[in-house]
Amino acid sequence: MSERPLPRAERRRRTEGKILDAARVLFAEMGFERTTIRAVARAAEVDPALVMQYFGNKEELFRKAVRVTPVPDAGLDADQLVDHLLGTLTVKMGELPQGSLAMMRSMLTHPEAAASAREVLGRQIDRLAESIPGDDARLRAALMTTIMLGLTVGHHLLELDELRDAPQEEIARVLRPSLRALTGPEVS
Amino acid sequence: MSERPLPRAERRRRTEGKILDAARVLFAEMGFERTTIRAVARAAEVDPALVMQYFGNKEELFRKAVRVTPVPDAGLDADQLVDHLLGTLTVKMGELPQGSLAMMRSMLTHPEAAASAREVLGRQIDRLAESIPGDDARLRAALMTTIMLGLTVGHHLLELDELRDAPQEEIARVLRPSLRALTGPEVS
DNA sequence: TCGTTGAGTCAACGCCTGTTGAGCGAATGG
DNA sequence: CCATTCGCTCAACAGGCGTTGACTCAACGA
Repeated sequence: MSERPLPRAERRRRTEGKILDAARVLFAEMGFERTTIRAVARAAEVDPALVMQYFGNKEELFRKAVRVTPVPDAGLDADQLVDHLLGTLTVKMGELPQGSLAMMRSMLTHPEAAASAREVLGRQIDRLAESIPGDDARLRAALMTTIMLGLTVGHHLLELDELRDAPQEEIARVLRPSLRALTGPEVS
Repeated sequence: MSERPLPRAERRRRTEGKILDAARVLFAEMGFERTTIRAVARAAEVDPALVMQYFGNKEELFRKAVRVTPVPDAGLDADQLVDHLLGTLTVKMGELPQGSLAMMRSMLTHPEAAASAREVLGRQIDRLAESIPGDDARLRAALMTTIMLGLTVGHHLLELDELRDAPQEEIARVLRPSLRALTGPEVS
């Protein structure tokens, strides 16, 4: 029962964190529209008005809550970027960051989330295209990206049984040839 | 200017059609939450109350409007189902039925649309799995399905530049090896 | 010690939503 | 021809939403 007064700055930091955590969870579960400021406040054990005071409006709260982790490293050569994609897959399966989930959950119905998704995916396409030879490098990169997109949507957002039941290593193993087939123009 | 009185049954049929068409377009564009009954009524040039009178409530309007085209034929053998998938792709690119688009637009944020999507995808997985040999047939079928899902999401819902600019035949050509790689256990 | 700051609460506002019930007027059918 | 059906409109309701401003009270700093 140590009721130390707790300095103001620290208190503010913690409250903001609680609100952001609650918002992330709810946005990831319900999407932007179905998530109410009141529900976020309730989950964070805080008054709804305080959420406004901290973030101004719902859009801004969403923006701050879903800050997606930037696309990491670049400049991989040839086919090992398949391993890289499948690597992020392994990471994703375990604990796809809640913020990214929240963003993806709303990307089809919230304009700003859609723009954010396009930007993130576009960056990944750019990065992949650099490592792929041929005229249609961008198309191949885009298809690799949409494959991973579909996998993430099916797995984490729609929670299809077949994907939920399969261990991530097996998914990676079975999917690898499909990605490898896109790393370069094999025939033509 | 033939102002024929127009029989009641016919009149009813047309009005219902106008409302459903408007609803499909708006649901497909904005998703369930952002589409208001009032907006549907305005687009259909009708009173909002009439929409209620015809469909009871918004959920029911959505249900009737997005009636997804049932998964067609079955029992394809071996690898020509890839061609079938890529064939539906060709169809989809041209004029993916507005109802399916509406359903997919809301599948991440509307519970019933999510259930509907799971059902449709599940049926496709079942159907594909029948034509694939091996223990992991279901996983392979699921991955083929998510690949097409990701493509549709990226192309029609997020409208990624790389996919919008590419002619459908080229997408099919480049993607075919990735799907073929999933039609059977080649190595192990 | 005491005025000031600022975190947090409370009650309310205005708006928009889905939804309803009363009513109008034209097509219907006996 | 007339009573009835029924497609359709109008005005309004209740409820939930994001958002606001006044207020409380404990931490702060001089």
